[in-house]
Amino acid sequence: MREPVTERGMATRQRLVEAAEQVFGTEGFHAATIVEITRVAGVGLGTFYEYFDSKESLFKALVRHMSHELRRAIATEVAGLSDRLAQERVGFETFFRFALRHKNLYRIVLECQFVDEELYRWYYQRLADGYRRGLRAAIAQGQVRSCEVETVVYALLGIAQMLGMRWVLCENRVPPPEALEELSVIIARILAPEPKA
Amino acid sequence: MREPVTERGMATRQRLVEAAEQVFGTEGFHAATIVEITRVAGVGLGTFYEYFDSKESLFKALVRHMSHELRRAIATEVAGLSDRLAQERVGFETFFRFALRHKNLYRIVLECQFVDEELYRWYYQRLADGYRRGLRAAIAQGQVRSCEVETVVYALLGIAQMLGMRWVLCENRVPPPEALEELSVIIARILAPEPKA
Amino acid sequence: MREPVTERGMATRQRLVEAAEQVFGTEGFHAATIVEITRVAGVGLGTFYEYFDSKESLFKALVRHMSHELRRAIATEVAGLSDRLAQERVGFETFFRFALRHKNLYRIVLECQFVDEELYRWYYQRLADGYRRGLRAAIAQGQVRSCEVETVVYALLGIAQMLGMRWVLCENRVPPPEALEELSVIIARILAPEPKA
Amino acid sequence: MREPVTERGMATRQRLVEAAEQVFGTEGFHAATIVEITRVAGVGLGTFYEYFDSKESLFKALVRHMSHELRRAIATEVAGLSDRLAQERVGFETFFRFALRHKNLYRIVLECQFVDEELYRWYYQRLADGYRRGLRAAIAQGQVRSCEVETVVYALLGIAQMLGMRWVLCENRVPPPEALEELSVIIARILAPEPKA
DNA sequence: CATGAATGAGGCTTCATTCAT
DNA sequence: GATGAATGAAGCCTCATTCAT
Repeated sequence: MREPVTERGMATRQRLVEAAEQVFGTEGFHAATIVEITRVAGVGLGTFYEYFDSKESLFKALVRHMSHELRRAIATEVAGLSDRLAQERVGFETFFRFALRHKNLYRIVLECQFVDEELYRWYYQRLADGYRRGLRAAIAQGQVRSCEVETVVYALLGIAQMLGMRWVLCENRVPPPEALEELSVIIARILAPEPKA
Repeated sequence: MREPVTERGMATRQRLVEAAEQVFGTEGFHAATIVEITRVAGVGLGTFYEYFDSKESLFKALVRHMSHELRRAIATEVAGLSDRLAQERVGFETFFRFALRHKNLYRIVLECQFVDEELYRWYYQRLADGYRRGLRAAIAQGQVRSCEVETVVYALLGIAQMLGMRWVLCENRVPPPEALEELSVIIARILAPEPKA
Repeated sequence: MREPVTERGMATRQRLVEAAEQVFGTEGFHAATIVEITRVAGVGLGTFYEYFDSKESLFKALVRHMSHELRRAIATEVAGLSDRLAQERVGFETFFRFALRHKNLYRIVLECQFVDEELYRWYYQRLADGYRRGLRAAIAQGQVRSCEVETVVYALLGIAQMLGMRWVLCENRVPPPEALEELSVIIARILAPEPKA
Repeated sequence: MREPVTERGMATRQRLVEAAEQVFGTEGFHAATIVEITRVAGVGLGTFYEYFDSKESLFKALVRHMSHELRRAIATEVAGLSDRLAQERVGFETFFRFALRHKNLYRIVLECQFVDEELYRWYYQRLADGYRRGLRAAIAQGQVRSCEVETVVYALLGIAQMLGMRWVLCENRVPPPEALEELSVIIARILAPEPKA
């Protein structure tokens, strides 16, 4: 494996990453082949191994990349908002947009459970950790009702993932306005401090 | 492929099904091999093809079987309950127990998305259809608030799936009481007719 | 890898062993390919892996087999002789005949040094151990002069190996009578009890 | 391929030769890679092919180099001695020291049999030729008994090689004094003119 | 009914070598 | 002189599936 030093090397590597994203995303990890990836990237077979150790290592790298980018995207969008419910809504919507834009990467993340369980746990625990911290802070501030945080966190993640599957993966679009509307209600109901007071 | 007629044939077939459930569930579809399945079943390699067309066809059969059994289990448990929220709670709990008892089958269902997308959609649409119908009825009866059913259905399925992953697959247990407690609250908040009225 | 149970399986395995012996012996370990071996054996590629774990494992098995057979051949031939020098002469000649008959195996043993050093040491230490013991006994009996056994053992092994190379591998024959004659003299001179007394 | 003309070119070439000696010697011909050699030499990959035609050609060059140097070393050490047995003893010891100092080169020579049989024969025939000539002269002078020269020559080469393997390659040292002592005796016994007269 | 022997397409990976800069 | 990017032939190995017994 080589760490590219020239501009050309960097470009080739990038072409491979993009090709891999596409091929993994459409074919799935197992059906994807290195030959196909290099064909899509327009480089020779050997070139793949100049830049990556193996099919699996590239796959994992893509998942880690996705994790990083997604968290960054959400953090950026949520940054200025002080209202917790608004943050949630924006976070969900950012997630859907991100998943749609990087549909292939999103698929890869979902599949990684069946390629490397370790990696999958890492991904979800990382997401959950961030979420948990945010939620705790919001509860402390009184923006969110006091609750069993662990369950709420995974419930919200589950909603995001299933709606992402339902709309982004199946329908190839962001959830429609009425769904987002309802989602807002659901979030508010789950988190709002004054349950029925 | 042969449809078993003798008792012995039935038994052999069943041994293969159970072995496949175990092997697919622990190794995953791709890592699983026919040889391993037959070894676990304690039959000769050739015997597999006496009863099943292919590796994939058996896998699909398992998913369909799981779908059937799960729906039946929930239906049975929920049967006598008239309160919709109680039905939900019991349905979720039945699901967790079922997933734990048939952990391998549950894993198989999750993975089938990456083996045969068609099948996966079938599975979820079937689940969602039932759910949707039930929810509509409950809304009509005023047991559940009026809502955008599609979104609510998938949100609830997402919660079930993610909590199943969190507790059954990762911790190898049913969610603990406090989680179930919180889950009840979440369900009630999502569905309860008088939002904050 | 399969342990053959049927007669047919045994035969196939044997065909592969013989093909491997030939191909390894003529091409050398690295130049030899599995495809070539299976072609020579007249079986499909996959069949190789039904009977052997890998190219290397078969190679090693051949070396171990050769070690066993050679020692057995020499032991058999030397069995009835009481005169130590005669034993040596017969042992050498048996070795040359064995090497000629199993020329390919002999080559394989020589090459194994560069495939698996561990195995090579095992082979030579095993040979040397037997030799050493025999020599010690002969010295105790006064049939061989008192000497630094280690050095004498390896010197004799070296002579055998180099003459084997010179005549068997290069000339494809057992050393000619005059060489064997001279060899007897050399052995006698090295071992004879009355140095120059 | 380029014949270096500048000082810098000479130095680069030399660095490659030394790196190759090390890598071939420790990894063996087949396991050695050009990339590794250039890495050890601290030059770019392409540079290798500026100075050598191929992996094999460099390997062969090293063998030839070794042959030359070894013969020169022995000739130098033996030069002043008139006693043939002393010459032998010194020749053997020179060989062991040389093999130890150039252990990697020594390994390479042993391996070359499996890379290029032609070359190996050339090496041994060259060694044997010199030896044979020397021995004939010594016999003519009466310093060595009349014998079947061919056999004696290869026997002595065999002893040298096996003891080299035993001590230099395995123990990473020159044979210990007692071994050298015994070796002297063996040589004397093999060559001494008055066998038991 | 049962089975194990046989198969070969297909995938991953390595590495000597070329070549443009 | 020097280099690293690119290449693809070639090799090892797996495993779903077929089939004769």
